[in-house]
Amino acid sequence: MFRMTKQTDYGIVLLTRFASAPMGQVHTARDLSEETLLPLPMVSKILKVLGRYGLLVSHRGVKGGYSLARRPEQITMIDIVGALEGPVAITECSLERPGACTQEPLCPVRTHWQRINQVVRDALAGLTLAEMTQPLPASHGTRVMLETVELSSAAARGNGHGHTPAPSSELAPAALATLPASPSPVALLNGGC
Amino acid sequence: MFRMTKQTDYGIVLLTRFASAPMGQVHTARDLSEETLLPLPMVSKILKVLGRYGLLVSHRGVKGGYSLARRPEQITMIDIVGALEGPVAITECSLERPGACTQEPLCPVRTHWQRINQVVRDALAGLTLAEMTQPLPASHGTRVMLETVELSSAAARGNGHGHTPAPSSELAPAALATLPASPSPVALLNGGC
DNA sequence: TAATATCGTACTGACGCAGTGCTGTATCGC
DNA sequence: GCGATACAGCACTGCGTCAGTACGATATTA
Repeated sequence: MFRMTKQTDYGIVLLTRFASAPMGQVHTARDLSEETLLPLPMVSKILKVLGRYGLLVSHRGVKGGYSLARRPEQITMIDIVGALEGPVAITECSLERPGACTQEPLCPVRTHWQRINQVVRDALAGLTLAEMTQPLPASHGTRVMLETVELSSAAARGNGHGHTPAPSSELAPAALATLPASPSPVALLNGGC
Repeated sequence: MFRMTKQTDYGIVLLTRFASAPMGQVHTARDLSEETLLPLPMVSKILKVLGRYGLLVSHRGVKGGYSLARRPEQITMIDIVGALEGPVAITECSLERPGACTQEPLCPVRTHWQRINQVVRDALAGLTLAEMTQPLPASHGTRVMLETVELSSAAARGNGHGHTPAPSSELAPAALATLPASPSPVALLNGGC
């Protein structure tokens, strides 16, 4: 578990489209919808949120659209996740709100959750949108350091999907035809695959 | 976000009760319910799951109950989370199931999610039930290493709760009276505080 | 045999997510 | 100014999962 929402997943994929294009280029919701095969209302909804949170700047009217507010190197996963699903908090009591919990100083588990929380935050904060546009290289910019990264156990076993499988945006239109009949035009997968 | 379920939260609190008692001691669902102020059906339900996953051993009949299957040092958070809410997977495609996603080798974001996933897993795997019973000391057993742990930003701001605030199990009955009227007898907070 | 306590499963209400639709408003080009 | 375009904001609808409850069956002890 600890699943992120599809909205966030989609949002990241959409943002990688921006990051892959020349800086400052304007994309309309419609264009992005066609490129990624995501439903237009959903794309529109997500872009609005990202605009409201300052990750995108919107341009209204004819020839309008959205463009990145910052360079892809300056946008991290925690910015995106924070915009689309709120602050990262594994438990209620790792949130920032001053507590109604009167037992704070005595609760033994709370400090541990905050630590776990911080690990997740740091991992997300150490991954930029620019890095997200290309597969993981041997060296990367992540600030979180693991003793050994055992990607093998996770990577070798592949993945799976709860809903309509579909191609990554890079090769969406061509590959779609090879997939089983889709009950909906939804195109992207959780994880962006 | 990335919130764990209340069931998991409760489960961890319940298990800390086991870990705080002498090894091998049998606890009934009823006793644990009274100690933690959690509703009995909920406690019972959670203990069943933990038993099914081999974290607890059950003893039926009169003088029955549950006891820890392993020493608290040998039970990690990932065992508990895995039992109560399935494998840790931020995105669908970081799951272990062989993929319906035909674009796996070409998807640029997938490897990054797997890395984040691994960070979370390692953080959870590095925290034992034994450690969970006492507040975070200066040094700990976590295998995940951060360059700097900035607990201050999270810890200094306290916490908050989405539902009925209640005391930690250690001082539950006495402190409960000082809290605002509760719409339900639910006692524990997300995060166990 | 009765009491106790777990086991398994089914059920219900509430809530959040996924996705859609509509009205309003700003901008551009004619 | 006017119409077309595209974003802004909001409300709404299924649907699935979570939180919590209930009950009959089974195993154990005295």
